[in-house]
Amino acid sequence: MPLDIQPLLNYISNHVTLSPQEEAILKEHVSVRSYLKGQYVLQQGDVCKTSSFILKGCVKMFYVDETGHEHIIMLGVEDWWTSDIGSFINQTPADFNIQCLEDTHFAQFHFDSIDLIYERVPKLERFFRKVTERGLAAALNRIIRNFSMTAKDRYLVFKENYPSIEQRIPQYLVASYLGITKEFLSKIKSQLAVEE
Amino acid sequence: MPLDIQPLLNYISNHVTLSPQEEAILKEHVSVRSYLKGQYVLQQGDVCKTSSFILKGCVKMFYVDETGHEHIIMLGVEDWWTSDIGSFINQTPADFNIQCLEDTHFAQFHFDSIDLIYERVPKLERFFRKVTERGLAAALNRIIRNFSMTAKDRYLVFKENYPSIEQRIPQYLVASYLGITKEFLSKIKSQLAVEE
DNA sequence: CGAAAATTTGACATGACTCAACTGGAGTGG
DNA sequence: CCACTCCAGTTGAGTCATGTCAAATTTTCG
Repeated sequence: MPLDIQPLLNYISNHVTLSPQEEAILKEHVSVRSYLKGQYVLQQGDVCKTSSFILKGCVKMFYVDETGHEHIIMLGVEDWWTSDIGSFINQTPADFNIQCLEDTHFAQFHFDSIDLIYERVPKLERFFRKVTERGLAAALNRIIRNFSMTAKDRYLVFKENYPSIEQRIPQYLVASYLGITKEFLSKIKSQLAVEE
Repeated sequence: MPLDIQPLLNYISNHVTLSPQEEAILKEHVSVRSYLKGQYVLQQGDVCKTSSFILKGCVKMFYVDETGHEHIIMLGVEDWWTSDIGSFINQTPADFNIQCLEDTHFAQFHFDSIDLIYERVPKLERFFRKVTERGLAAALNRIIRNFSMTAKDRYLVFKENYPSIEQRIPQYLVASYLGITKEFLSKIKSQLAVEE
């Protein structure tokens, strides 16, 4: 019994309404794929071939700099998209890695068939346009937060945006997402505890 | 003699090829508008009604935080798009201001007619999808640079990405774009001068 | 030329990092 | 059920990148 893509269909229906025929075409072109905890969906330097919707599980997208430090760009859980979009659209080597933090199931769109999907189901092109617009708005807000807020405040915002993710992933990943060291996050938390 | 939108048509033709009829529809729905240096295209708190392509001129998009400090999210020159995309797509109050740094001419798409444009010219929906995808990729790269690079290196990258813009805008705006103070940028520059 | 705006410089303050040591669970295997 | 290890998290001392503030200097432009 294969995992079904119902969560993806629900998600799509928030943005566009597909006819049964369109849904059938969609299903032809989406593949469900599972990865184990620790597995890489994408490695820096490889070309990103898929745009992946997370049906179940949790991933990190991160960049490793010249000094070997990891920087988390995105943490993804259920109903999030993950791909190195720059690598995907240009089919150039990826800047980022994507790795599973839990056993994770994806619904994947492949670069080789994505233009065909857009041709056959223009509503899906609309859907991806909207998803990308939201992603861009979120990224700009993140840039602003990094510029205008202290690490402590960014942590508080993070807890609102990702409620309960702290129970799923280790703290040093949260620190990396916030752009700070694990030691400093630890100090922030102990300071917040005192303030209670 | 109104300004014409040829730069926009050229830009669009890099992504999609419009028929003469499609181009005619486009022209019906685009309005050209000019602003003087210093004028606001959008103010924080207002709803962003337009997505604007810069035909000629230069703008800054910025956020003013609670302490009154300006943070520049984007500097736009010819052939760039500018809008508070979050405000535009949801028609909610804008987080950002957009202000002209020179007398500036725009080709503007209005929220009220954008869906109609997408219906009548699906190629333009494709065009905006692609533009947004590129914008998202650029925003993610900026996030990474802010995390992994020192201010000095970000400045060097900036000079590559925006060649010649330093002749058009004051240095304190560059500093704000880089997320540092004008004083610190000044120190970086004098240090770079010594290294020669 | 003169005034306002932009830039530079210096002294000092601070948020955040580094490194190293330590604590405390969660396996694992005997 | 204990001993061992491993990994995440904590804590502290010292350091560095960058910020703040104030004064001096240069540039721009009416």
